[in-house]
Amino acid sequence: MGRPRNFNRDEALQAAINVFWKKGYDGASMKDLTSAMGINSPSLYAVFGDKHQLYLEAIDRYSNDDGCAPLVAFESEPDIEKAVIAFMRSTIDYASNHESGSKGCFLGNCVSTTVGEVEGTTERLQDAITGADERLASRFEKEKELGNLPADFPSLERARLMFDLRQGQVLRARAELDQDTTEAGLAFRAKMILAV
Amino acid sequence: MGRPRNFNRDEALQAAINVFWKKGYDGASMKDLTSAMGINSPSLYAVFGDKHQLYLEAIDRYSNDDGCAPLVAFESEPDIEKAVIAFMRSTIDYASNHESGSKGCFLGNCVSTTVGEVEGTTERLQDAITGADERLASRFEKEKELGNLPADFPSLERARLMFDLRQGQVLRARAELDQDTTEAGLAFRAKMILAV
DNA sequence: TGAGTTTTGTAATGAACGTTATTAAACTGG
DNA sequence: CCAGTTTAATAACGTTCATTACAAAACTCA
Repeated sequence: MGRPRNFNRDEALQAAINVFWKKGYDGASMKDLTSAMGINSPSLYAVFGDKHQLYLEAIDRYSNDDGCAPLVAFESEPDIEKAVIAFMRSTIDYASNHESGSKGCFLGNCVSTTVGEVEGTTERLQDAITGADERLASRFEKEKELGNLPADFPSLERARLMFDLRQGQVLRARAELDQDTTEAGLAFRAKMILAV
Repeated sequence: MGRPRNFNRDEALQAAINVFWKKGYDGASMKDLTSAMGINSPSLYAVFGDKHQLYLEAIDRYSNDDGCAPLVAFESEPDIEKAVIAFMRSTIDYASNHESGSKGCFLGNCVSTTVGEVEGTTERLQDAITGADERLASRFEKEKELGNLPADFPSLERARLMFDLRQGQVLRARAELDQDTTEAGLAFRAKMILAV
C-alpha cells in the first residue's frame, strides 16, 4: 500500500492531535481518527504506521508547536514582568479558547492517561516538562545578566513555580470553569514569581 | 440477579477507583474492573448498575475520602504556615507514593479525560475544584479572625493559588519526575501564599 | 433434611475495536 | 489511448468490548 498523494500530512496530523486531545488515547477510535483526518484507515497505516505511532508523533508535533505557544509569548515580551503575565495569559487563553474546541492542554492529558501505560510516552512527556522548566529558567538567567533581576535570583526554582501554576490554570480551563476567575490575581502571581 | 452477600462493597469500590485511576475510563475494561474487584460482571451490574454509574460513584467516593487527604492535613495543623507546607507535602506524598501504585490524582485524571465526554462528570469535578478552593479559603478566614493573618488578606485568591500550585506538583508526580526536586522551594511557596 | 430463594460462575450476545487483504479508481509514461 | 503502477475505498479478519441470559451452587428457614 503506497502513500496517499494529494493530502496534507501536517493537517491530518493536526486533526489527529485534536481527536486524541479531546478523547484520549483509548477513547479515540480509528473511526474517530480517520474521519477527522479525512483519510481511510489503510492510508493512515501507510503514512503513520499504526495508532500507537500516530499518537507518539502527535505528542512530538504538539511539543514543538502549539504546546509552546505560552513559552513563545513569554520569550517575545521584552519586559520581564509583562512577560510572566503574557505567559500566564497565553496559557489561559490557549487552554480555554483553542480553535479546535479542545480544552486544557494536550500534553497534560497525555501525562494523566498514558504515562506508564503507553510505551514511549514517559520519556517524551518528562522531556516536555523539564524542557519547559529550563526554557523558562534561561530567560530568567538572561535577565540576570542584563541586571533586571538580582544575582541570587533562583531561576530554575521560579521557572518550576511558574510552570506549576500553569497546570492549575489548565485544569480549571479543562473543567470549563470561569475563565475570568482564573485571570483574577494574575498580577500578584507575576510579582510573586519575580520576588526575591 | 441479586446482590452478592459476602464481599465488601467499600473495598470493591476502592479497587475500582484504583483501576480507573491507572487506566482511565475508556482504558479500564470490565475485565480489569471485575478481576481487581474480585467479583464477576453480573455482580458488578447488580451492585453498581453499570460501568458508567460505577465511575460516577468512584468519583464521589474519592472526592469525599482520599481526595481530600491534603485538605485534612491542611486543616489539622495549627500553625498556618506549617499548615500550608503540610498541604503541599501531603499532596506530593499522596501523588507519588499512593499505596495503590497509581500516580498523580484520580480527580485530575478524570478532569483530563472525561469532562465533556462522560455524562455527569462535569458538575462533580467542578464542585470538587471550587469546593477545595472554598475549604482552603475558609481556613484562611478563620486565621484572619484569630489575627494571624491581616484583615485584607485575599483568602479565596490565595486558596486558588495554593490549589493551582498543587496541580503542578501532581503533574510532576504523575510523570514520575523526581519527588525531591518537587519538594525543593516548598518553603518559599508557603511564604508567598501567605504574603500580603 | 429439603423446598425455595439468593448468590455465583459460565457462556453467549451483538456491537465495535484495530488491522489488513482485496478490489476499484486514478494517474503515469510511452 | 493503453499498459503499468500508485492511490483510494470497501469489505473482511479475528479479537475484545460492555452487557445479559442462563445454569450451577450455596445458603435460608422450616
